[in-house]
Amino acid sequence: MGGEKPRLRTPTLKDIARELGISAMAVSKALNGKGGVGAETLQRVKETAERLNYQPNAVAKSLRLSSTKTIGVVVSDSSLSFFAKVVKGIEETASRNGYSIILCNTDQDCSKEKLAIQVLVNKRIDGLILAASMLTRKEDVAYLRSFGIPFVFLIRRSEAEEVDYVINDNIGGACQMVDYLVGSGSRKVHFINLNEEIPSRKDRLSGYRKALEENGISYEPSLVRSVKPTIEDGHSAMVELLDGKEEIQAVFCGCDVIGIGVMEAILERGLRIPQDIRVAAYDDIDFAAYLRVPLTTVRQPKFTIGCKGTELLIEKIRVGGQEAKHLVLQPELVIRMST
Amino acid sequence: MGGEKPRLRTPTLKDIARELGISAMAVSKALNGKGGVGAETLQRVKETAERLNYQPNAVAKSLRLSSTKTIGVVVSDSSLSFFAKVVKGIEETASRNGYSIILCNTDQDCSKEKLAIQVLVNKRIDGLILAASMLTRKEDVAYLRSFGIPFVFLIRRSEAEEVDYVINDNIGGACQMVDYLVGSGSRKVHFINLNEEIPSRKDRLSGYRKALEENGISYEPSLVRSVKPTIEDGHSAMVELLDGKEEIQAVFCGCDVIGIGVMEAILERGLRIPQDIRVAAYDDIDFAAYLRVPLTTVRQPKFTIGCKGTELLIEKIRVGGQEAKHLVLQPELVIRMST
DNA sequence: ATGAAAGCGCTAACAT
DNA sequence: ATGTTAGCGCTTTCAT
Repeated sequence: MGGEKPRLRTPTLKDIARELGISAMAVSKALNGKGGVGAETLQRVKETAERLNYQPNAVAKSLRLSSTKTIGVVVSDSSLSFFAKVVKGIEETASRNGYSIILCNTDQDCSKEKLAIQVLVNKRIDGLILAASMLTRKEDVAYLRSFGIPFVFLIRRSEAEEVDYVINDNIGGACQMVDYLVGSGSRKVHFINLNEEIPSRKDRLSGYRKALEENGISYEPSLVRSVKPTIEDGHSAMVELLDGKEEIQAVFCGCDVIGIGVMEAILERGLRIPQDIRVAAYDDIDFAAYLRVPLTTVRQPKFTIGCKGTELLIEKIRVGGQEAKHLVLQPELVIRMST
Repeated sequence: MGGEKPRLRTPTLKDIARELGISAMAVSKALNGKGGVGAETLQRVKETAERLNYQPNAVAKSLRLSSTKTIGVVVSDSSLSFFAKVVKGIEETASRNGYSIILCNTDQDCSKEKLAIQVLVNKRIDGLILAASMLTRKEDVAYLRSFGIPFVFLIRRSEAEEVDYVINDNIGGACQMVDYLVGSGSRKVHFINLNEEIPSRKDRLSGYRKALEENGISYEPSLVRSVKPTIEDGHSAMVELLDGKEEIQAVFCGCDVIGIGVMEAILERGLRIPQDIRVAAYDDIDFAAYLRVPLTTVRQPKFTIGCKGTELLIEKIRVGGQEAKHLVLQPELVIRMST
């Protein structure tokens, strides 16, 4: 596969066997504790393996057993605080169960994602985790299934019903937050939501509307807009809002990153948070408590989503084709100074 | 290797060959564009591969060619903003060069790190990246070498001279910052440094001392302390300082996370930053610009460290045994409101 | 308790 | 241009 530097050959089972004048098979059994090998042989094998610094070749093992004990993890951007936590949960759970993870970034690029999956499939991963995948449509699921490898969606769910996923309750989370905002005095809540690329936006909007409805407030589409989840876009959206003539009481942001931009824009105008405008967001990323104004937000169980998703996948790898499981974890309201 | 669910067999070269009544070898050549195969055959092979959804088995390829096109990445905690950026740089560079990465976390636990490396070696990674490794002593390097796999240190360098690494200039960065603090009016600079677990602390201390010296200020050990790089520890260290009778003009923190805790402690007392106390730190993590007080800090080129380290490793994998390279990247002073 | 044979899927080397 | 042989390192199966 292109290894240009021929390295010193690593000892194999055969080497140990030859050294001891026994068969490779006996060594294999001894080293794997399968039994069927005498106590004395076992002892000698172990000693020799140690002495030669024998390292079992997992590649050969994988080929033989068609299982690599490796999970593919495809994520949009592992360097974002949010996903970094999810990945940590995945890695920890995988490792605890004897699996390694191969990490790939897609940068929200569908063809990059397909390419990554291709590579992973070629490397014969035992299962695949898709965190905030772009392949959520029904036809994408057919594509994913074509590889015959179990997979689980995280954060974003697939449109196809029969697919496993672990997400947080976006409707519930948004609803709780808006309900809190309204209940604590802001009858008028602007919503700077995530943009079209991010499917969760729909559920968060539903939650927003649900909360309004429950509070007998009519939904006003003009209060809602959507932007990319960046500080800059949050900032400029808020600037626009501030430049308009509409009164602004409270702003609910589709994610914390947008919230940061929004707060900056407000503070730049010399307005106060929360006295003049209240700000709330979604995710509870690291440092949300230490921002310009500590941010009220909906905490997604990021690490737990990674853990649960991995457990689910490993179960699928081991047991195989049961029906699809859907885990919807409950987020938690975190009230800080910004409201 | 324990795959319990027998999956449908995936087509192999032989299947394609049988389908076309030719040899597996011909198919291999055709699919790999090695030439030595007729135009018509080539066409038919490609069609059939497509039709059968053939996925080359990289495991078999790896066994045959003893190269996995996979790099092991061992990092203390990939979920920390800082390391997440480094890992992104690694992943991006690796992927661009046709490598995948297996990611392992060590949580600063030496035995966990050794275990991770063991697994990676068994999986026959082509090279190893150690980001903030615990295995920096000379005897550790012997251990690492015993596997016969090229490796590169990132962030932290090894004590052994003949080992490749990519770091930032901790001495220079700290020196610049302290020089700036002194030059802009704070003759007395407290230093809340990183604790013993983190070797970079030494260089940052050297930089601190160097700057003082250059400014004709005598080094006062009582102004220096060290804490774990957490918000809590930064906070309590600062509380102690504030409770003391010593005058405090400026605090230089060993990293941004400590800086966050320090700022919290100062603000809790009703003191102002920077009017009453100036705060500076090291790293420039995400959101450092959006904290309670935008943080003046030394920007480490995190992403670039990942990229350069990976390029270096890949070069070693390809070319092999040249002499060790040491890359010391220049950090950048980022002046914000906290000073 | 131990071993021999076979084969996982692939390709380098050597025929034809 | 194409095919044959052999083997990467391992384990399952079936002998002994």
